[in-house]
Amino acid sequence: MPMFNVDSRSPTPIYAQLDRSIRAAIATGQLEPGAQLPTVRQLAVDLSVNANTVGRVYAQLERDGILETRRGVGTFVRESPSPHATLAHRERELRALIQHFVGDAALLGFTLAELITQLRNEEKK
Amino acid sequence: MPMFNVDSRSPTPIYAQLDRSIRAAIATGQLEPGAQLPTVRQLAVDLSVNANTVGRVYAQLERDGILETRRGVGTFVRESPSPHATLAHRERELRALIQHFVGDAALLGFTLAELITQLRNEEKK
DNA sequence: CTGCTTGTACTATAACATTAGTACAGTACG
DNA sequence: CGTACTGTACTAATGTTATAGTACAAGCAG
Repeated sequence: MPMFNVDSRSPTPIYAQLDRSIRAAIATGQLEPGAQLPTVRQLAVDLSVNANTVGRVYAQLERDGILETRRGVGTFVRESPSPHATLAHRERELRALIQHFVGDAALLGFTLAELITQLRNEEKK
Repeated sequence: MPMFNVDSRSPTPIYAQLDRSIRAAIATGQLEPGAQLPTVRQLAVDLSVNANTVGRVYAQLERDGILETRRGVGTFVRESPSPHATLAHRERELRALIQHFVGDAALLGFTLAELITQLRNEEKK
């Protein structure tokens, strides 16, 4: 059972799915700071995708300060996550995130109050 | 405020976002059977998207039996109710939505409690 | 050093997504 | 009838995504 999950049939590009998957694994603690990720070639085999695609995701995540790569050694989770983000930048991102979230949920017919209730539920896990 | 929501910056193709958006609107009853959708040209203008892209989505949804198009008249929601409109399906979608939201926000260093606070702010607008 | 692993870079190719523009076909209405 | 609307069908051009294959660069162990 691979740690990450991508679906080649999804209209969302593989690189975007993998990027999100890795970020989520770190955010949820499945991947702790310092932990080593699979090698680009190994993960490519596991997910049945091209090694270039995996490599580009790793490279992008390093540019974003999420991962740290050491040639000949491997790719690891950075100790200090998101060191680049100022408070203003983070709040702008959060605002966009909320906009998207509320909009999508509204399309499913859920009100803001229901979202808050559901999030409170999540809080207790 | 347009009925559908697409984001040209998202890695997910526009046609896929629009497809999902229309299906959701039907599933939640925002678009009832028999209701007319915007014309391909009008919706293209509203969403700042090419008319071909809209037209292809309509055509695909007709092939799937979701919509019915009449040349020179317009595009309408089919009378046959969608089987995806169940409560269980919507809640599964919401759960996935929340997972993404919380994960992304966690990467920005925001806790669940902060998210709830921010959403409450949104509620007062 | 050699040999093996790692990430990285590059080519080339194919498929897909999106756009602009134009044109055609069916329907409604005066 | 003519006109204005509808969806549909093309072309051409551009950018993105994913693939295979090859090669190079950096670290580590023997």
